[in-house]
Amino acid sequence: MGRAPGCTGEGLKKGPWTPEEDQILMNYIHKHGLRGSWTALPKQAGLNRCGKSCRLRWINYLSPDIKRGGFTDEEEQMIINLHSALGNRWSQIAAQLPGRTDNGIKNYWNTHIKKKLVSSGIDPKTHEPIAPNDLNNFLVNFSHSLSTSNLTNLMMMNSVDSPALAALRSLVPQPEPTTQLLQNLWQIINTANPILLPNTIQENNLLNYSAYSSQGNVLVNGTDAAYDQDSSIFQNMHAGAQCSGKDFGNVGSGLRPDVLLDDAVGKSSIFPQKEDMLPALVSASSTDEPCGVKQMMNQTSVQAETLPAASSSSAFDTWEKLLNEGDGEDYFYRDLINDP
DNA sequence: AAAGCAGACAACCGCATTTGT
DNA sequence: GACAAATGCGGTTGTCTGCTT
Repeated sequence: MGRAPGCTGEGLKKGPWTPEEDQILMNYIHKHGLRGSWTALPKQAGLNRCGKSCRLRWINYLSPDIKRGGFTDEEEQMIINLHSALGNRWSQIAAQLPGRTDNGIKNYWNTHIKKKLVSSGIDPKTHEPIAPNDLNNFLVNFSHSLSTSNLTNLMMMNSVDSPALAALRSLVPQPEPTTQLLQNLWQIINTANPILLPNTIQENNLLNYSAYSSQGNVLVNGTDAAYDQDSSIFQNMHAGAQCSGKDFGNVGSGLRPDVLLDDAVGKSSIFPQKEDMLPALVSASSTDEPCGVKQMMNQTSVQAETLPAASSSSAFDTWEKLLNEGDGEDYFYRDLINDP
């Protein structure tokens, strides 16, 4: 494909826009709309800028649709959830946040959220815990990750030597599946901050993912028939994390299996298929190789049909076991989850 | 008060994709 | 189908601002 002529024209102005230039651009667009080509716009408007620069200035700054000011907690949580599913597809993320630009979200991600996640022990690329084998870090980060939820109180009420924490400690060094379950729990909690969603936004399918991500409590509803199917999805996600592909970075974790990309319109669309479906919470391998969403979708659909219900021991079975075992009244996990 | 530093964000660059001929 | 132009996107850089020393 041919390359677009860059903003290399002789004498074209670069750098920050002046208020005068902004006014000229706004006046022109108000008068003529956005029907013409951006390439021709600066010449017609009398701006000594390249079309690309004008387009960027309008889209990212001058457009009246742009929402200014800081991001709300709800928006931030949305960005995190969307990023875990879509990776660095800022334009697709921006499409779900009315008034926000891809550039703005990208900047906010790099300057705020990234650091926040890291300080919470979450890898901003994979949305998975960092160094889960480090017990001290784990406990510190675990506690910190709860700071915005009601679970914090529970944690705080337990002294360092409480049976609950002792139970947690005793579990950490154990091999799979318990260690993985801890990672799962951690990740759930990190996406479990309650979100008060505006009604208008709640109607957006994509936000169902956000709300869905916050439903850590579904884990204890062991009677939900969805679990058996989900276990195969869970396994497929693991398998998905091991394959490679350029198309979808970072989708291996936290990805809701019903996320699809609509090629026809080049936008993401999400079709909620089961209310209490669980995402893949921890990738099976340490590989960073991403995997195509559609590939995983195919695997998921095939196996969901072919695998009999409860065909294998799933993460959810283990969860239930974990929650049911232990007779102490202050058993950590049960308290943690049943008393949010 | 001045220099140094870091955070925030606007803007640019280069590549990919889409569209028109 | 081939080519070129236009547009879109994501990564990176530049600049401004406020804070610290």
